[in-house]
Amino acid sequence: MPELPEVETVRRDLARQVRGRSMSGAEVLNPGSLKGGGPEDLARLVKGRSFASFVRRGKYLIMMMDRGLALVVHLKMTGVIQHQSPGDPLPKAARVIFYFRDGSRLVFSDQRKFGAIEITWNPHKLASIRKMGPEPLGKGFSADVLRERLAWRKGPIKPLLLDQTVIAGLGNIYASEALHRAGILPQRPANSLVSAEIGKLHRAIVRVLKEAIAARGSSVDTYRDGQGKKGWFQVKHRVYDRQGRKCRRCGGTIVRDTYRGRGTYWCPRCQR
DNA sequence: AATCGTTCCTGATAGC
DNA sequence: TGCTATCAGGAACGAT
Repeated sequence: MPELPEVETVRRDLARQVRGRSMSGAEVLNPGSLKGGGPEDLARLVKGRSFASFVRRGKYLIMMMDRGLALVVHLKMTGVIQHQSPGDPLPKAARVIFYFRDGSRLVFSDQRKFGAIEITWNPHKLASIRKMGPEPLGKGFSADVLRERLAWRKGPIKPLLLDQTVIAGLGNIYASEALHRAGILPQRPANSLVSAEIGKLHRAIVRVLKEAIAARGSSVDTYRDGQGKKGWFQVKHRVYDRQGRKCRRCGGTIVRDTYRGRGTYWCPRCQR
């Protein structure tokens, strides 16, 4: 599932590969994958335009075109966005296709149809983006900021890390991985974390995200980068999808539990 | 305001 | 073998 490191990898790939290429049109194969307008609006609006810049906010990819128009993409569970050369086979779950004048194309595919592309003139005014918490790799994110945002919260820390209004970009993989690195149990009430633990958690979040970006993301399911290739951070996971296996830090056995409909992984020996 | 359950979707897998 | 039931999960939404 694409989280911050995966979306960031795609953002960097697309900035390098498709920035400046002029479009001739677009095709919508699944109407539900498009918001903010119909298929004919998309084709008309992108014709003659090109992508000017690619911005990431949390797990959103904002594709800025020239003359102010933007496409806001959320990949959700199984979304993939990739640049293809003429003759490349179209992905089975292709939903929206952008055609460039040079014959190449940008394809949004999405097996489970949870993801979508929204056409908008004001991407930063979208409610879900406006409500979003701090960027964990941004300048404004510090241990103090994290402490402040968790101070009054009584609920368990794990679901709070998944709440995009608390902190942007973490999903099930990196929330579990960060908690393991920080030595904190997912079930711990947020307001029970002492200052030193918040500090550890802050460092763990920043480190795991940076390492995952360096490894081009985790391909546990359908995630692919902007060239359609897999990332390799999944081989470095310490808890996610490792239930029954040995903890790489203490040798304990990794546990999995379903909690509010989300798989949660942890080491009962070195997470307290 | 915070928190919880439900919903969307479909390929993979388990069970019979 | 082939069928059906269950599961995975981000986030919007409604209920409490």
